[in-house]
Amino acid sequence: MPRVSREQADKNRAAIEAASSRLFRERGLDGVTVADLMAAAGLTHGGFYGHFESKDALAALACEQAFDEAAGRWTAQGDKHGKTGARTAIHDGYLNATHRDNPGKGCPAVALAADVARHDENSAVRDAYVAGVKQLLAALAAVQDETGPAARRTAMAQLATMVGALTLARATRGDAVSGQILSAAREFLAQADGQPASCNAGARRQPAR
Amino acid sequence: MPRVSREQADKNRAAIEAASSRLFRERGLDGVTVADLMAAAGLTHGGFYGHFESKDALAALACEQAFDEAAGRWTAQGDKHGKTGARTAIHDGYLNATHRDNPGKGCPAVALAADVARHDENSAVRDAYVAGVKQLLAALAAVQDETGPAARRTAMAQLATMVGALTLARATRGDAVSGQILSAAREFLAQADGQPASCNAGARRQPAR
DNA sequence: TGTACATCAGTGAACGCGCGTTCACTGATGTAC
DNA sequence: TGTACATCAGTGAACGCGCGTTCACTGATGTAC
Repeated sequence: MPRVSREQADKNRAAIEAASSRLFRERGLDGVTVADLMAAAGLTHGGFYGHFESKDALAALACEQAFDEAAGRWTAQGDKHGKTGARTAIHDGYLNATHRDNPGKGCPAVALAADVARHDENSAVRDAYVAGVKQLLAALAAVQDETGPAARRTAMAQLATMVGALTLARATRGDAVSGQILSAAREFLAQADGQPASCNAGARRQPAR
Repeated sequence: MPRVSREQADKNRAAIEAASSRLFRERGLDGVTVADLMAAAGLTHGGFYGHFESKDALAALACEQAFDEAAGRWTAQGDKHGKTGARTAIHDGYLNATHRDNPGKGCPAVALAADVARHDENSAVRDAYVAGVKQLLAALAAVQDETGPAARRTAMAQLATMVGALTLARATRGDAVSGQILSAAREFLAQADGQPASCNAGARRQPAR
């Protein structure tokens, strides 16, 4: 029963995009086949190329959309709470078991990092990833107490901690250490949050106790 | 010209292991073929199964060896410098462009995280990975000023920041932000290093400026 | 509004390719006498 | 020490499988009259 209405075709395309956004993050770019994507949208694999130029082109699109969504959520936190409250909300919303266990709806910076790192430098997916990381950094810098380059540096450090903790937690899921890493990172960010250089500036070395 | 001496066969096996340790970290478990591994050791693919039960079994072995080596390096830093100096040496040796650009000789926790996160929970590679992360955490906890659970928590937070920064730096390589992330994480760890809770304990919120 | 026809979204077989693994084979190595 | 033979490390063709992509085809949709 081929040839559906133009309206239905648009819905189908949207369904493929939604499935790819989720599945690429869950299983990685190479862990999902074109047939998987189409089946998730209730279609068969042959029709894929009527909607997208290639699997890679869809991957770039899905990457872009996932980052837009993630960065938008962070920016919304800044509008709802104050800056300080937004930081806590962002850190805690990121560093928990729910996020760890649902990569399909989670941070694309973590889910796609390995795939992108191994792609050639001039790929559309990679461009979308780099642009996406910058979006996340901008959203995170916007809720810092500092401004300008200092805010940007703080945002980078916080994102690094969040990305690393989630990465390690996912790779060690099933072991007690997984949850402990998330907790430790949450605590670390909360502790570092109040005292940027002001508290103990210059004094890098400090004996035990 | 088959059938080499037992001694040469041992060297060949070691060469396959060395190649796998490097190539798996550079390209991921699925990015390397058995033929690639054997060619890197100067052999042809068919002989692989005389040395190893399967590609996955070698991956588990390579993972274990890579973590042993990495954790050993950290422990050696603790013996050479004091604890504080060792922390700086570990952080700075990790968060730089050389490490970013040489994944084959670098931290397996970063290089294999995505592969392991998507493996089924009861796989040998995953077991080796989880054990390896615990080794790294133990080595890092051993050079903290704190002891016991507090040292372990600090080690987790530091490892998270290092892993996240390197992951992001690799995925954004070629863009200016890549190096900036490494710098920001280095600065962040150095700053947090001297002031664990003692400086500003309990005061999580602090208004801008 | 009704009819005839062109369009084209989706189907599923097929193509070419590369993978992990197996296996019959080769011939130097190692051993028994 | 020298010889005959069994062993077995390594070879390369082959197997079965799954992938991304192509393509001839189908029949409901959309359009022209």
